[in-house]
Amino acid sequence: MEDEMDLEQLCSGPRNEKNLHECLGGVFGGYSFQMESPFHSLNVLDGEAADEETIIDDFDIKDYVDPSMLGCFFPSAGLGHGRRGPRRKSISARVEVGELFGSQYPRTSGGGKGSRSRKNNDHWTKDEMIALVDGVSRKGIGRWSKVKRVYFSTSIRTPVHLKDKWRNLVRACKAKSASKKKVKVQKATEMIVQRFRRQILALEAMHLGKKKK
DNA sequence: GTAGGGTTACTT
DNA sequence: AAGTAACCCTAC
Repeated sequence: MEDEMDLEQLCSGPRNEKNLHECLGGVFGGYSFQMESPFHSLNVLDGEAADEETIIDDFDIKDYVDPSMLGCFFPSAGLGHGRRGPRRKSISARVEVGELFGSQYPRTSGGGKGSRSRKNNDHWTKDEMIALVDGVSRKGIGRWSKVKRVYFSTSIRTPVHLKDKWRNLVRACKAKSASKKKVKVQKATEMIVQRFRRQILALEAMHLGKKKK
């Protein structure tokens, strides 16, 4: 697929914003669905300007989620599924409920059945992931504390959690273009990957490009 | 504070 | 066995 070629180029190719947008143009050319609006402005990642909030004009995460909800997550103890890894329908009723109501409440397993010594065992909600993508788009990869402060101030998520989740998201995005997986990604992740894959990969590519300099 | 490898727990 | 996902550990 041309899609995969473009993604490869995206992952290894772009070294500056101009090139990146050229790559993105190619990627967009391969699509005729999904997002109406193309992309965050990426100059947020350009040099030290990343310290400042960047206004996103042509694309806004809030098209997808109520702005007042972003960065406002609360743990709800005792609701745990006590599991990690892919979750099956039979044991994930809570996910369905959460999605129905656009839940901002990650499910914890603290004290729940089957939980071990780990404090948090929450699977990320769709909205949390959206907030993460939004935060990283604005603050930049590696500014985990900043993202935490602004977007997850009341959440149980730590900067390390954000970093780990971003890593998982990037991996999921890359896996998406690889051949069929043995294990499917979880539903919420799948949705995020579908919607934000190009954006996540582009941010990652920019980050990698910067690191090499 | 962050990056990246490791561990644990789960599914196919 | 191999894959995903969340969290832990530790060097820098």
